[in-house]
Amino acid sequence: MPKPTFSNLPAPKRDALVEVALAEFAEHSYHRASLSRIVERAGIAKGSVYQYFEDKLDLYRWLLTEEVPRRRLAASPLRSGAATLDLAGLLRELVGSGVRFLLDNPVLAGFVAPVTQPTSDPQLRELYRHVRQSGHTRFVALLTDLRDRGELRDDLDLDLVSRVIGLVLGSGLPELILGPAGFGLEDLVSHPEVARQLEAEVIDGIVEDAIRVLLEGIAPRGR
Amino acid sequence: MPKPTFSNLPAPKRDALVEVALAEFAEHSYHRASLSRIVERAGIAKGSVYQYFEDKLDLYRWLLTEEVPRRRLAASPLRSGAATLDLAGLLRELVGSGVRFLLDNPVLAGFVAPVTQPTSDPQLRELYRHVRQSGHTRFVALLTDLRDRGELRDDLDLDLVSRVIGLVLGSGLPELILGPAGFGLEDLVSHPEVARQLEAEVIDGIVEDAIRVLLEGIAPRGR
Amino acid sequence: MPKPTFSNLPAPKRDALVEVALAEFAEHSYHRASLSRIVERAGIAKGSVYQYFEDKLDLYRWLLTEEVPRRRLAASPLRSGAATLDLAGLLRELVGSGVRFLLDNPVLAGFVAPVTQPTSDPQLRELYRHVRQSGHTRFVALLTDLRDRGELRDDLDLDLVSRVIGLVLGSGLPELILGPAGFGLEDLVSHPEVARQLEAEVIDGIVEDAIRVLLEGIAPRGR
Amino acid sequence: MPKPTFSNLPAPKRDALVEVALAEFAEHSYHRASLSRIVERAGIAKGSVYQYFEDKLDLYRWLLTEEVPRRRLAASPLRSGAATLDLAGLLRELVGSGVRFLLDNPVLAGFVAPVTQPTSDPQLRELYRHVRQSGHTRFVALLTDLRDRGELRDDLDLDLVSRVIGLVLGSGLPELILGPAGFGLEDLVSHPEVARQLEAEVIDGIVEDAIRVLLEGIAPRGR
DNA sequence: CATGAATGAGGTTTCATTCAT
DNA sequence: CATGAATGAAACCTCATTCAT
Repeated sequence: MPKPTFSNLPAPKRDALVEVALAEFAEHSYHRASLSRIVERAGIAKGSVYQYFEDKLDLYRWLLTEEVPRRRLAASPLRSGAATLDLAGLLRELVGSGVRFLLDNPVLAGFVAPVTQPTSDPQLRELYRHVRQSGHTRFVALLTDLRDRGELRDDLDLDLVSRVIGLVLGSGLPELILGPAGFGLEDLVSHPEVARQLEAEVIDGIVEDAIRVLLEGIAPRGR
Repeated sequence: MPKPTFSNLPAPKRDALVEVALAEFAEHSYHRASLSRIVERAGIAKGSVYQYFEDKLDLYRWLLTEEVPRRRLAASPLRSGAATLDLAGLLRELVGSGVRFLLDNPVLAGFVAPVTQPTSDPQLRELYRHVRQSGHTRFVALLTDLRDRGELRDDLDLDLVSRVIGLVLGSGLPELILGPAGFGLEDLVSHPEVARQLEAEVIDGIVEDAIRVLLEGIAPRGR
Repeated sequence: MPKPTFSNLPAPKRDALVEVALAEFAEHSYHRASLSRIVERAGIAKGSVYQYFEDKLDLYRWLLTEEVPRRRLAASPLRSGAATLDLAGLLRELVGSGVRFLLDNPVLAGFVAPVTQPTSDPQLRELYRHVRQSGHTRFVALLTDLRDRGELRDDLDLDLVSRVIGLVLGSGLPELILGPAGFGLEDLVSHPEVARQLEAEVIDGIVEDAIRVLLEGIAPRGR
Repeated sequence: MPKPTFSNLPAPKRDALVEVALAEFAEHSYHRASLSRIVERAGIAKGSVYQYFEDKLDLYRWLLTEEVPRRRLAASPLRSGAATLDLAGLLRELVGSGVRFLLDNPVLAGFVAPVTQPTSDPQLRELYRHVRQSGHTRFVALLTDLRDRGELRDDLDLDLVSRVIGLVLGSGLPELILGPAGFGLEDLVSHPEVARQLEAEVIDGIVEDAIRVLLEGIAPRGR
């Protein structure tokens, strides 16, 4: 966790560092990201980072567990209360906010992407596991509520459903949205302007289809 | 691509190098993987690698595009001809062979996992895109055939369906199988014996549920 | 030498700084000792140290030349006037007070130990030389008086004798006392409770033997 | 321990590195010594050191436990067999060879000096303890033999006697020889030419006196 | 063709000191 | 007078690649 030094930083300087660090980690994965590049881009002294954070991991952890969730929540809150939504509405809400967030904050999307990846570093592994776990737990609760309200098939393991939805509409969303256009998340991170090349209708079509698949499956009806 | 010197290598030496390289890249991601460790583990000279391959990337590329597909095909061919299968059968075949491959060859599974990840390295990016693309294209052809035979809803974009299935039963499979047990793919890579802790019935249950979700969706029937 | 600001410091704050600095230098040698750690442990601002002292060396020098001698004198004054003691009595007095000081103030003992060591830092070198010199000079005077009173062989160079006694009963004392028990001075510094493991009789035996060696030598009598 | 790479090094290059490293560690103490300076002085690449040794400590340990003892033995073997010497002869042999070694190899003397010092680094601590221990053990054996032959008072603890002699004629020798001339070991290390300023007779006098003190003590005879 | 030593850029981190508040 | 953030040099170490043998 950051040292008090960091909170006391003048906002512009603090924001500059955060922005630069997010971009660096979004572009380069934890171990390839370079503190030297970060301080150079941010225009601060190398030693200063160690006034604000314990070490490189401390900075990364804070970004991943505090700053990014904060921004994500600020950017894409569930608009209507989840309790009043039906299943289709919830999915639409979820995926809609996910798409918006992805296109508006490609850097953040790129930043969190590695969380689902294996890593040999034990500390990263633990960190990633924690992040995945907390998201998963929250989502299972949501699904439980839905099922209790009859909005969900009751013959499915919610743990599995949560993982499947997470894969499709969570970590897989960039692939679904960008894949057909021939892009990858990394293109969006380094050239955010490609977002403009994506036509709204196409995206809406993808979203609708994805939701339909999740809701009704891919088998023909009436069999 | 490997130089001729590589093909001329005595099989044991060649295999040792391949095995060790696969393991190293499975454990450490391309950039973190160390040629020094590879040659040390394989018991060959560091310079030799450069007799066989252009550079680190050339070795990695060959493994990813040639060796791994070869092994995957050898290990888990589609048993019956795909042409005679119905949708459920195909999915069962796919996911069954995927699970078997995952548990029997955790190293290879770990090796290919990063393919779905963003990367700032332009050469890796291109490589990953190529790998994803070729898998995707082949699968879309399979789905087209299925749809023509009426096994698939005909109101869905097959490109999307392919990606969804890829996310759930392809790159997401380790998460579905290992996640509930609290493991990650990295645990399987470094301690293959954890595979034995997974009970067959549990796995079968997960597989069945996942297939059911894909086939019929998560919405209650009759709405 | 400390600036006036230091003398004006409230006693508790001043003492905290002194205590912590002594411990840090006792544990880490001048160059490895860290001002950051000192101010952290002492709970004062880093800049403040530079209000009290010119720099790191100034603090260290003051501790070594003023504070430690003051404490040593306070803790272990020669009980009887030296002028009335015979040789054996003087040695016993010396070594007795030395042992007591060592066991009661391991931190101070650790603090002064490096004084006998070579160092490449010219300022430290000069400082250490000065400290050694002043102790040596005082001791030679003592020995001169003893010899004049016939308590000492008169065919020996007192300069040499002083150095030998200094080596054995001064800087070497920790080695003589702790060595047989398998400890080093650093153990005493970091875990003062080991002092309790040393039995008084064992220590007395060592002291007696050491004094006997110095007084009578190691050669068999009557040769 | 050094890697094979190091033994295979062409002698001049190897020797250059060894010499430079010894000098650096003699001048700067383990932690202050700088690998950057060493490679610069030796004219080799920084990475090369890590071809030869595991790390800084590995280099230092090899110098301390292998190279220095080898040189010391080569430079100052016990001339006559120790078994035929009487006590005075043994001491004269010991201290004579010690003095010669000190003046001929001030760098080595400076290199080993810190071994008797406390240090907070656990690895160094262990290393130093080992070095001291092995010297001590060998010397106690020598003394035991002497006592059995009646050359030594039999009412003394040989462990203690060994430590006292070690303090006076071992680690203390530089102080005895250089102290009266106003020098320290560090002067000898950085300006070996000061050895020439020391007159042979003066040194011989010191040696004789020191031996006499050890043999017969400082108390007047016949008391 | 095999070898493995040599290279030096680049990585993270610690440190004493300065100086604006 | 107290504070503590800012600084940047310097520390050890790893790495992919080259090239003489």
